Amino acid sequence: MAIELSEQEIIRREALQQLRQMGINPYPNEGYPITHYAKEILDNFNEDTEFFNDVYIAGRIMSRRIMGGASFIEIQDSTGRIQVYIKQDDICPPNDNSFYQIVFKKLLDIGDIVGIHGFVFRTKMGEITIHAKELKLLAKCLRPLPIVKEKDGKTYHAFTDPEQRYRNRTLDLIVNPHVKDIFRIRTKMVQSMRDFLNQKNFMEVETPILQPIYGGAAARPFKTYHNTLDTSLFLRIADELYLKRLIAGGLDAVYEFAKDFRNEGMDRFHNPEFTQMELYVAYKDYYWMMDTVEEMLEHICMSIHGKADITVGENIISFARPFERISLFDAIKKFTGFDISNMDESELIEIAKKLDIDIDGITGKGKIIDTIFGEKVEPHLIQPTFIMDYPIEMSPLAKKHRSKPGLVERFELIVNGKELCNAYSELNDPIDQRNRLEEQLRLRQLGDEEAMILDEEFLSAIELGMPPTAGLGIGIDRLAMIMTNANSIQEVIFFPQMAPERKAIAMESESLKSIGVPDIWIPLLTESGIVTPNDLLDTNANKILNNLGGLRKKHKISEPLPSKEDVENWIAKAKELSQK
RNA sequence: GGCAAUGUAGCUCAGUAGGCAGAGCACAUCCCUUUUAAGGAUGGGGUCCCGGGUUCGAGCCCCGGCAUUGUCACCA
Repeated sequence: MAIELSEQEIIRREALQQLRQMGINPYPNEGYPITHYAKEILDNFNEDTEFFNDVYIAGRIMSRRIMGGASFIEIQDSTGRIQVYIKQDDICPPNDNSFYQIVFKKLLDIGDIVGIHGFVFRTKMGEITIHAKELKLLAKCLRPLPIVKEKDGKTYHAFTDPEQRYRNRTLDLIVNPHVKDIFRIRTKMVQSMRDFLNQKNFMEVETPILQPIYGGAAARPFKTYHNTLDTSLFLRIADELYLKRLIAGGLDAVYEFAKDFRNEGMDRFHNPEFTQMELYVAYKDYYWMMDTVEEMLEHICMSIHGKADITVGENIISFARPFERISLFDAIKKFTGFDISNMDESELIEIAKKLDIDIDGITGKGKIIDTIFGEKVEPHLIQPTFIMDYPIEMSPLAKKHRSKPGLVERFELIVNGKELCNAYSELNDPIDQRNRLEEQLRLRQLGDEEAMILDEEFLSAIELGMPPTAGLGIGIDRLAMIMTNANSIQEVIFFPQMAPERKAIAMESESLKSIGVPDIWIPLLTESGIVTPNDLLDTNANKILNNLGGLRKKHKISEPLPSKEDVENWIAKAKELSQK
């Protein structure tokens, strides 16, 4: 059973048939010999040169202004839009204007993809335009497009509903060309990061996404199942433990662009699957890593924007080196006035109360400190700032600080009020590591769902000896948000996770047939909200008859209504079906 | 999960004492050989999110749902 088509879709399908009847293939097999793109023509056209006397260009029709014997259309290709002038006599053979009058004027629509062969000129209005000598349909578009129009920087009829845009990213990319730019910047960002790392001879590697034990971060995982092995597997929440095993194996510097998966809340900073770049380098410590991060981010910003500063929301953020470095306790002192460096848990709770921070349900020194930081400090750190030296409780994989007891050598980089990087001097003392993971196990037994799991294979690698190592994780999506001035993570992910669409769809109406509903009534039942036999269970025959009656009138169907017995039969069969 | 806003034509949105459901674009028909967000004219298109209630009468008021968005909470 076909989904009901809108009037506009029906018109386009009829046009498709008519094109075929006229011997025009709406979906030709052969390619189109493109020689130019819209942007290069617009940027470089000049009446004095002969560069653009013979151009082939292809793209989507985005607007049409049709007159008797000549028309203007706008073509959008991957680089932008350009106007095309179509003159009847130029695209038709002598004495037969049907290609212009019928094919072009009646059978082509906004959204169709066409190839244009012609020459470039400038109209009286000054618009750089391609004068078409040939127009070829390359692909017919069967759905109407929301048409976005712009004039003088003002946008009319924009396709802006975030839900529609993310659910139908294809359409979003077609009608909102600036969306492409966001993703071009993202790609360029990743490329320049990769170039930077490769130039230093770091080795790009791949490690498992399906892991028997998940680790390397504190988060709830997605769980799946392997049939042949008859075992549970998890989608990775981080690749840290595997990369460190490679370091122990003698690969001195490894990195991975990793899709990680965390089964947690979603908001404008969190998507269930997200991308992280993790980097581990042997014989280095976290000071070295801070230098490297500074150098890398400056390099990336320069290669994308040609300068080290960038506007994000209301702020201008500068990635010019060096970044500010401050310890966690100093930062809290700076922003709250309290020195909490030597406090125990009950004193910290007092401070939290004084600062009017809600710590209900939060226990443990580490988490309280983190909450105070998150509330009172983090949002104020707009310029890139390294926060150093975290309490040991929060960091089971980081090395104890060389001089500050109770702390570890860890830093986070905060940019625009949000964590961007997390890095340590990696813990390589196997005994210490085992103790810390056992402590995590204990927390887990006390109900901390995010405490880490003890991974024997990882520990055995550390026991073989891992050199002193600096490790880094950097959130690629969040960096992309900053680099593109995006307000939400969904803007920088092509296909962000969405709640399933709840609308009932007529696809399943086949099943109504199986309980004896004649074809003619199925669309009407669907329209009244009855899509599957199950929907019939909680209703009664009279109500259905009423609905059908109303819709029958609306759709002017001459077929007599089914009898009440018929409807009762459907319901009876639906009940049978549901009991199977 | 809390709070708030929103839900009307394919798209963007108007719509108030509660009194025939609207505009622009898109679409269709006709006229026009250089238009500029859209040349001109005419026309088709609606479950006003769903279900109850108040009322002679509900897109609008009340109650209950659903969905979406934003925000907070949760999430190193």
